[in-house]
Amino acid sequence: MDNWDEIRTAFQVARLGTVSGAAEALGVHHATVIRHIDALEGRLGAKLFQRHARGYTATEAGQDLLAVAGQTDDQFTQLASRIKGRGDEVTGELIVTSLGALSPLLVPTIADFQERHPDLRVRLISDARLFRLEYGEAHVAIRAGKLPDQPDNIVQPFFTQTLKLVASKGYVARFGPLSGDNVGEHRFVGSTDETPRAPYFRWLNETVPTSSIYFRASSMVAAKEAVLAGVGIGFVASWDQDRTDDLVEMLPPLEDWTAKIWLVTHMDLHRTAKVQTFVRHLKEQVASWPVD
Amino acid sequence: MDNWDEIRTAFQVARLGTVSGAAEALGVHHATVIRHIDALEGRLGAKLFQRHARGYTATEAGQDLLAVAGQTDDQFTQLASRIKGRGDEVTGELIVTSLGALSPLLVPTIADFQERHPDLRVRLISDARLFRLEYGEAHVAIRAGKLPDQPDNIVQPFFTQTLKLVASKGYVARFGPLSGDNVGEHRFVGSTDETPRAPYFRWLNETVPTSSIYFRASSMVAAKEAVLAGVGIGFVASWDQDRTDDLVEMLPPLEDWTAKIWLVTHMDLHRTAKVQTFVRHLKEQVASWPVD
DNA sequence: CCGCTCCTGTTCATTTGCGCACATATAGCT
DNA sequence: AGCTATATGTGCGCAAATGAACAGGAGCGG
Repeated sequence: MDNWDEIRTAFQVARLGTVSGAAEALGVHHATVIRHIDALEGRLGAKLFQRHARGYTATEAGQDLLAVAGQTDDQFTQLASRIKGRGDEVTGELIVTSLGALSPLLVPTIADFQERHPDLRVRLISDARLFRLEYGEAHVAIRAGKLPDQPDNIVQPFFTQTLKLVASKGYVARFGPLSGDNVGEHRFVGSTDETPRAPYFRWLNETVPTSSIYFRASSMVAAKEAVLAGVGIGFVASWDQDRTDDLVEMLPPLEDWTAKIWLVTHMDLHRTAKVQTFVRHLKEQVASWPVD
Repeated sequence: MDNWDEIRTAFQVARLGTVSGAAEALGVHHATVIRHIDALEGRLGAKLFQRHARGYTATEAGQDLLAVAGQTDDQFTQLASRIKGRGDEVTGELIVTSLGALSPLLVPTIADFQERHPDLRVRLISDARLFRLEYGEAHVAIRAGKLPDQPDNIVQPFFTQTLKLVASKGYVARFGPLSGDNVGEHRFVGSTDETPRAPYFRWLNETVPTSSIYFRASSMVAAKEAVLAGVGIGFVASWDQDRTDDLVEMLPPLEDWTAKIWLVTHMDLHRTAKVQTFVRHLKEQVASWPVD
């Protein structure tokens, strides 16, 4: 049953009883209506209408079509209103992908947003692999570092994160403070990545001998836990250090140790109310975050 | 929401995930698919798909459309099979319009036919007004007299009915037999129609003075009842006279007193199995009817 | 009985929409 | 890193679908 437009034409004819009426309702010429009916009947191999000079009356098959296509018409109309209306309201699902390390900051903010929009279901994805906005895998992404110049992505600065080189009090009591000339006597927590993209990890690789890196973690959360456990000296975000009094700063921060965090949305979804509202909420809330 | 074909195209894209796949499934060029999607999205004012080099992934709106159009596709497929199958089977409704006087002959035959086709619902219409086959008001019509030459109607001879001029035994006992010269002393049962089309009623009008027609009925059934009640001399079908022994023939039948009964079907419905089977059944059964 | 109106149906000119070919991009494989 | 298969996207020529005009029929009212 291909050509749904012909079904729609036949539906109007069955509903209104005349070709002319259907043509007017459809906004086409009545010759087109006749052609549609003829084609549809020919393909079905059955008469849908009895033709007479006062109009078309539906046969049993035509009445069957009238019932079925009537439902279809209703459902399509409702579908159209749903789709048109959906752009203006904050409902359905909101998929956010972010760095796992930012979850402590992000989750309360999202919870607050969800409080204001009760019909919204949220999915927060923090995964090693990069979720791609252009595949529709997420509505909003929070990314760090140098952004790829995807033309379809809209990138805006979110905040700047300063990392500090810290260690636990227990570590300091055991190994002493860090200075420029006793690097070799200390233990460090680094990244599993051989060639990390983060500038502070590159600084670590260049400054500290490989043999001094005693613990390598693939995520910042695990690395922080290692530092807290006294395994060695590692990088922790400044806002994260503030949350505990067990971490002491080992070196004054360098210029390279700042990480720009970006808010990324896809072009197609950026203008929707759901994404717009959420992005605005994030930017408002970031002012109250303990960053910078 | 006009243009259902574009919805169908979008449905296939949402289902298969790629424009190329949808194009193949629809049997059109993939450029056409792209144009349909663009047009539909433009009219809706919302994105249905996220476009990327590996295909199209449906947005929430696209997934909504997928669900709705999926149901539609199923229902249209079922509709098509119903319509295609309906032509080959004897089900649904069969509408027969006939002269009321023939009901005693017709009803048992129809009941027998219905016995063989249990899924068939029958509607037998006997009305004063003419039901028109070209308006789809009936599948089969049983008519008498000279048929109008409707080009869309298929007319075939059914049987020939001979009418007899009869009276009840009670009438004969009271008024005596009818001969050529005592017409004025008798009472007759005629038609309410001033200018009847039936030749036997025209004969009555020409032969018998108006003052001798003591009872006029609009239907043959009522006229027969009047004759049975002894009101006067009237016309009754020969097969109907045979069903009672109270009616005696008052004059030998004339040539004009035969009425041809026709079987009429509409061109569009004549070839369908339902009509064909019923017409064949009627012609078979008429052999066993007490006519001729 | 005649004219009026509303309907179907057909023919012809027009245009919209289609298919084709080619350009381009990406993921996966060797 | 390059190669291939498989996507999307776009300009162009053409055919099929459309719209305009006209003919024909049926019902309705004066």
